[in-house]
Parts: sequence; C-alpha cells; structure tokens
Amino acid sequence: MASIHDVAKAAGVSISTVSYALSGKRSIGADTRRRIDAAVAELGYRANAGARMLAGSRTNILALTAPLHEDTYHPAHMRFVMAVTKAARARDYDTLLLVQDDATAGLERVTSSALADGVVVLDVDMHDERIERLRSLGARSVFVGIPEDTTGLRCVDLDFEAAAELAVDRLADAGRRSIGLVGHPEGLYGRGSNFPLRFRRGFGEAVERRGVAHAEVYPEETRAATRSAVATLIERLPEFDGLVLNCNEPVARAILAELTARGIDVPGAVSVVAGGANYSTRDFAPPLDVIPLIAEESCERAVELLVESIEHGDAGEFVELIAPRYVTRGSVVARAASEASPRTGARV
Amino acid sequence: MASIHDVAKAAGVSISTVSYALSGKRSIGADTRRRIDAAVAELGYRANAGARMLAGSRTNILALTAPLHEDTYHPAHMRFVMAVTKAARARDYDTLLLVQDDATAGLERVTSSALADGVVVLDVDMHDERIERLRSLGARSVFVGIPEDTTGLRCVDLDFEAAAELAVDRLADAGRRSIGLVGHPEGLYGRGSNFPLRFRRGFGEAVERRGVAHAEVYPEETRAATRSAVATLIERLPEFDGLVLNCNEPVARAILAELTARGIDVPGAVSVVAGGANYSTRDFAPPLDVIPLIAEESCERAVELLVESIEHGDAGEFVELIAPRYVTRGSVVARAASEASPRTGARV
DNA sequence: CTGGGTTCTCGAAGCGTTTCGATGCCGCTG
DNA sequence: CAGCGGCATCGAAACGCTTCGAGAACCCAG
Repeated sequence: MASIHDVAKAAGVSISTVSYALSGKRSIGADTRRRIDAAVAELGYRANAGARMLAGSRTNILALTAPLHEDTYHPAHMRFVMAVTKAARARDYDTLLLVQDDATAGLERVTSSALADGVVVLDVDMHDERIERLRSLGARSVFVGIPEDTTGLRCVDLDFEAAAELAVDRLADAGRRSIGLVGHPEGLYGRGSNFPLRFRRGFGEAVERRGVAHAEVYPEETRAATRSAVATLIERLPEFDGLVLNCNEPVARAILAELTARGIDVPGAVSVVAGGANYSTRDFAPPLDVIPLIAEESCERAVELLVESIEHGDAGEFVELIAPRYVTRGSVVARAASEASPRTGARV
Repeated sequence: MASIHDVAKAAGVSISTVSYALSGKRSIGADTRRRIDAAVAELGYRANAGARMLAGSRTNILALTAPLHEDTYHPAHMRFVMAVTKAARARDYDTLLLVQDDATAGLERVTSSALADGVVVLDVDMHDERIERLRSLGARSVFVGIPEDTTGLRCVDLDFEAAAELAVDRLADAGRRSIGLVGHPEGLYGRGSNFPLRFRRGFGEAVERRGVAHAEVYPEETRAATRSAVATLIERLPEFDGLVLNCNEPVARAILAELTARGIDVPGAVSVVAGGANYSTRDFAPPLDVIPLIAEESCERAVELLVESIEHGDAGEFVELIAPRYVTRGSVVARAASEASPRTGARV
C-alpha cells in the first residue's frame, strides 16, 4: 500500500508538502500540486486511516447507537439508520453501528478509545440509559428524538406535539367534534419511547383546548387488534367523526380498511389525518392528509449539527424542533351541518 | 484521556510491560499485572484506536456493504445487518456501514485506507459490481449469498437450491402432484438477486426430477397481487395440491388468507411449505412447515470465517452452503388417494 | 541596495501504540 | 562455582500521518 512517503518521492517533494497539498491547509505551487496529484493518482494513494486518526486526533467516524427492541418497527428504524449514514457520508464521515446491548456499552468503548468523533443517538426513550452514559463520558452527541430531561443535550426531531395539535386543529376546523387517536402499540409507551408519548401529549392538549370529545386506542399490528380498535372508538365516541393516526403503515392501512368494511365513509363520515407518518399516504384508499415524518430531514440536520460541533468546537445544548408540515390529500372535509350522526348517515 | 504512558507511570512499569500485560502476548508477573490492572481501572484507560491501528496494522473493524434497493424488504435486510454486527462484536470487531452508492465506492475507501480489516457483503446479486471491485482491491471479504461466478471468493449462505428441492420432495413424498411456487416480486429476479434465483432453480430441478406439474407466480406485496397469484395457480394447475412459498412474510400470510377465503383447505386440499423463510410460521393459520432462513446462522458463520482469515491469514476461496433444515408443523399431509380433485373436494 | 513581505517548501517533532531484541535475575545442573 | 535456560521487564524502533517553525526565493517600496 502506497504511503505518503511514496507519493512524496514520486512527486519529488517532501512529505509535509504532500500533506498540505492534500489537506489544502497551506498554499501550494501550481506545478507542485500537479505533480503531487499525478503521483497520488498513479499510486492510488489513500491516507492510512489509523495514522490520520493518531496524528490528526480526528477519526471521521460517527458512532450510531440504534438499539433494536422487541417492538421496533423495522422499516422505520432502517430508514433512520440509512438516513444518518447517508448524511454522514455527505460530510465525509463513516458510520459505526452500535446495536443491541452494545448500543449503550459500546458508547464508552468508541468514545474513550477515540474511535468516533461523535455519536448519533436514535430510538430515544424518555429516560434513556444512554443519556447518563454520554454525559459522564463527555462525548459529543446528538439525539434524534427528545427525552424528558434535555439538560446539556443536543436534540433534533420533528415537533410531534405540534404535529398532533396541527392534526387535531385541522379536524376541529372542519367541524369534527369527536376525534379518535390510533397510536402505536401499548408497549412503546410503556418503555417510554419518546415520540409516541410526545404525540399523545400534543393530542391530549389539543382536544382539551378545542373542547372536542376524544378517545385513544393502541392496536398491535394484527387484524384482530385493528378491528377491535375501530370498534372501541365507535363505542367510546358516539359521534365519532374525526381520526388521527399516529401508527405504523400496516396498522394505518388496516384501520382504513376496517372503516371501509364497516361502511364508514372517509372523509365524509370520518375525516382522517396521519400524523408523524414515515410512509407515503398517496396510494391509500383514499389518500390521507398527512403530517409527514421525514427521516432524512431530522437525520440530515442532526448530523449537520454534530459535524459542525466536531469541526468548529461550538458546544452548547439545544433542542431543535422541526415544524410540522401539513399535506392535504382530501381526507379531511367539512362536516355536513345537517347530519345528526355521521356514521349513521354514511351507512345509507 | 489517559494514555498507556499514564498507566505505566501509575503502575511503576514501562510502557511495553503495560502493552504486554493488556495483550497477553508475553508473560507478566502476578504482582505487576495486579498493579497494571488497578491503574487501568482507576484511570479508565482504553487504548487509542488510531494508535493501535497504526502500530498493530489491524483495525478491528469490519465493513458491511449492504445496499438498499427499491424493492428491499426492510425487516429481512435489517435482520442481516444486525446479525452481522452482533457476530462481529462477539469477536471484538466493530462494524462500519456502507450503504447506497457508497456500498460499492466505499469499498475502495475503507480497504485502501486500511480502515477496515475485512468486508462482509450482503444482498448479493448474481453479477454483483462489488465482486470486481473487491477482487481488484485484493480485499479480504466474505459474501453472504452466492453469486454466479464465485472464483476467488468466499461465500456462505443457506443452500437455497437444496431448500427448494427439500420442499418439493416433501410435498411429492406426500403424494402431491401439482405444485405451485410463490416467489418474490419479479423485480428481484430481474436485477439478479441471488437467493430467489437459486431457490427457483432448485424448485425447477426438483419438480422436473419428481415429474410433478408446476407453476410459478411472483406477486408484489399487495392484496390484489396475492389474490391474482392464487387465481393464476389454480388456473394453470388443474390439480393444484401443493404449494411452496419463497416470499416475504406479508405475502405468505396473504396467500394463506386467500386460500382460506376460497375455501381451500390447508393442508388437506393444498399442502404448504415455506422455504427459505426469515420469519416464524408458528402463528400462521395453520402453522406452516418451514425450511427456515436464519440470518444469525449465515452471518455468524460468515463473520467467523472472515475474522479467522484476518487473524490467521488463511486465505483460499470456498463456497459454504448451509444445509436446509426441515421443520414440521403439520401443513403437509399425505393426499387422500381417493380424491379426484382435491380443491373441489375441499370445497364441500 | 537594503529591508520587509509574500509565497512556497522543508525538516522534525510529535501522536499512542505494538513489537523486537536486549538485559537482569533467578534457580538449577554438572 | 561456572554456565545455562526461563522468566519478567525494559528501551527503542517502527507505524504513517499532521503540523509547527523556519528557511529559501522572490518582489516591491524606500
């Protein structure tokens, strides 16, 4: 493997000149630069990563801690992992994957051995054990998600509370007075996963503020569960006419199918909004209004901020919430004033 | 951050003694070892990764090239990524993720900069562009999957051909004479994804050998597609009485549901085997006989072989096929000899 | 012609490990 | 008691890069 030594020799210059030519940290004569570039190309030179880390005290590696839980929804999880990796590469960083038990234990390993310059934290719980670990290690990190106590942390995420409020507001604005929430499976809330809880909190505040009737269900991804979830909503909300979905794609589809099967017209009888959805609702029947959760967006921003802090050393804590965008696809319509019971009406 | 220097001073020994104590490559006096261990613990010492790479010319990092295609089935993909990462950690290796366009381009970067000691190749295509790249780089690698030309490569995977044959044989042994195959979506075969093709090849050979009627369908993951897939099988196979599934879980469930919806009795009228399935069939209705594809198994072995070659330098090419295991759950039963047309019979 | 800037290049000092010979010391054998 | 083999330890030389300080060459103003 060619070393910087070989390049220097081939170009007839010193090692340091090669280094400066490649890093661009000092000006280099045009001719010298040409000869160096030629030598690099010919030898296929690539700086040794270990040497570079040692001398430069920078690794150009980001650790990505992404634990996998029993109830993790793989497609979404994968999308975030990919998004972080892509964003890192765009800034010339590689990504080291920390999973399972190592998602926590590995943090110490990679940071205190200076294997990674920073850590991207995915799948954040409200009281995440990685927070303390990271704090005590003094490691540079960014959370994609907002835990309960953000003191000293840097966090980026979609503003799920605002997203939930936005969804409720749109439904309420359309005259919907009885709004259901289809959330994630119970377990997620139980273990403190941050975004379902934040969404639910926003939902609770919004229905309160708007003074609308409401009910929540948390179905698993099975046909039976989604079926009974719809039944529960109908039972608990006599005037059920609005629905906010904050669940994964298969559940969303199943809920919609169940409404259809019951002869409930969407959006006439029940208007529906998908909130914080990491999937497209364009090919749903009908297509749903949606407040999208775009993995690329959060992850891009998170990596950007992390890399900036690595390279320019500006620390400081912050919580950056990404404002929700509302995409209209026609699944929310004004409620016909005359209708006494929308569901009954729809059954005709 | 404490360096080996600090540890040496704290323990009152030389640097090299600390190094040998930690690596175990030379014997160390009991008392010295105790003092070193104490110093390490107290200082929270952890060897600098860059320095270790440079001096030891080993990084303890594996690159994992896992491109994501349009049609990638995320849960399965994720399972393999996780399995590789876990297996690597068990041997004290970290995993660097190479995705997207970087899945190929990144190979050169990480190997020629000596960032990784070896490469695990996932999601292998029959004519994979990474093969040539890896060959020309002379990089240590292991493929999880079997491409068309394996010259000079090391490959590990479930023996999908044998799995398909096993599935057909079991059905044929049970007297099934008209066997359908539900494969993956067309696109996968088109782009040359290796395992669906290998499974299909095995299926083709087996039905030929056993002299049974056969038909193949390749549904997408939509209700309409699975429905029409079943219709096609029935149409093409007048005596349709056996079915091999080599598709993803949602499709498998949908196919089964469709059979049920049509009043086709499983396993009586049509016996079913899931082949090369990366999901559990235990909670299917009915539970299916299965030849499982266990990500952990292939990935464990792949990493084991890769690490061994890194650490003991034994190169050499090989193709290691993991023998299929057949798990009986009762979805294959002997065909009643009297029945003329099993499907018709089942409808009663 | 001198002095002071630029601009480009170089040598050398690290960075924190691993690893290869020593070396000193011990107990044993002949 | 000399000589020898083993064990435990040490010093120093890499490993390949980055970066600092300095020097050479040149130009321009005074």
